[in-house]
Amino acid sequence: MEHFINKIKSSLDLTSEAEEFLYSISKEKTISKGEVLIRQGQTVKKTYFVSDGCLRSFCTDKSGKEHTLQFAIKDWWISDFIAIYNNELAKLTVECIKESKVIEFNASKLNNIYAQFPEFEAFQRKNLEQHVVSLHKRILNQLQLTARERYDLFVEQYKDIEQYTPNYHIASYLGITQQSLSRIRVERAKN
Amino acid sequence: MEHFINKIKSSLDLTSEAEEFLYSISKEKTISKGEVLIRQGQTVKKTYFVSDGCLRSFCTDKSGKEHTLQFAIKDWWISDFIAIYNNELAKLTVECIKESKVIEFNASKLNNIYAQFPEFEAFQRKNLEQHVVSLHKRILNQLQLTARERYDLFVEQYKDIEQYTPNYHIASYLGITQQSLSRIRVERAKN
DNA sequence: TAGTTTTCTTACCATAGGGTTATTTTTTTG
DNA sequence: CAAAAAAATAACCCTATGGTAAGAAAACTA
Repeated sequence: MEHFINKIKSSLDLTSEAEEFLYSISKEKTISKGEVLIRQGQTVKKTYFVSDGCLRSFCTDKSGKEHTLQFAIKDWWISDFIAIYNNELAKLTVECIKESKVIEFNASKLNNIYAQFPEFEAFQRKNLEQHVVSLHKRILNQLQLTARERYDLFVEQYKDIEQYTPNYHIASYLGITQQSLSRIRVERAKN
Repeated sequence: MEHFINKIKSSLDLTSEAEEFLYSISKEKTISKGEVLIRQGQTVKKTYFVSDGCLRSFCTDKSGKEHTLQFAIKDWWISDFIAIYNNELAKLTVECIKESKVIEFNASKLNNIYAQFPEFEAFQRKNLEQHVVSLHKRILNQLQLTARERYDLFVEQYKDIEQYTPNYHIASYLGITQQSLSRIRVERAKN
């Protein structure tokens, strides 16, 4: 939690009231591999900040195939933002990939922070701007890169994530099958 | 311009000072088909609000192929947000698809609006939240839908855009070739 | 450590979509 | 309205990726 508070302090003047408020709407948790924090079809009441470890969000299509929207590592937020921002039921599942430490926030109380502590507005606006940037980049990559190129980029961006994430999760993030990824890895090892 | 101002007034209390500020940093323009508002490689100084018509943003890869990131119709914003939010040179080109009316904003002056008129913070935060939602949905669609399904959705979402947009632009948005889209259209006409 | 389960690889064939080029249709322009 | 340009379709074959299934390797678990 201190790490989280320090991160915030590095971008804004955190009053002790605001700090107290953050504590009052959150809870530190240790999550073990395989635990599900948000389940498709249910109401989304929480947002998570990852202090350590790794989680992922994915949707499951009619045929049962999973499609990974996001991997969240240290210092990232994860939840079903489609559901939260539109007040809908979860279309995504959020699952823990390796033992992780998270800070669990009550999403609707967190949403009140802006009214009570307006200094969080600019902070969040900038976060969202960066989120938009990374999503734009991801879409452009999906449009113009081959599966191989996307995988190369992925490895670069997420470094050691491969060590604890099954390949089929990575494949489902890249938009290919496990078998295709396996082929790509073989090719890649040759060069 | 009045339409734009009214849209803002519907979500926040616009003081006359703020309204004046908006006028002072913007200019209404009529853009004709083919005109380029932002060019890949150049500094991005403007953001555009589309009052009427249609524009698109795209990137051009090494082989010269174009990939459409966004179509902007009435009431949407368009620019190279990757460049603006990260203070980089444009990786995108913004081009006018049919005669359009836009409001051109000086991007850096627009960015000062939050400091001068904090009531715009929450407004913009909500805009960005919705932007994130639509990007999340687009990525999930790209991961789980076939080209045919993505095209069906596109037609539904953009209705009459087909009447004035060449198919190869739509194809480049969907992540397929013009020829594939043509095939899909033939298939679709049969059913 | 043996047994079980999960994950990864391989091989097969199938298919969606790509690349090239030619032809037709539509749109634009003089 | 004719000519030119742009866009759409079609036909060809090609390739990347998918689906299925089986076996190998790795990771758990008792």
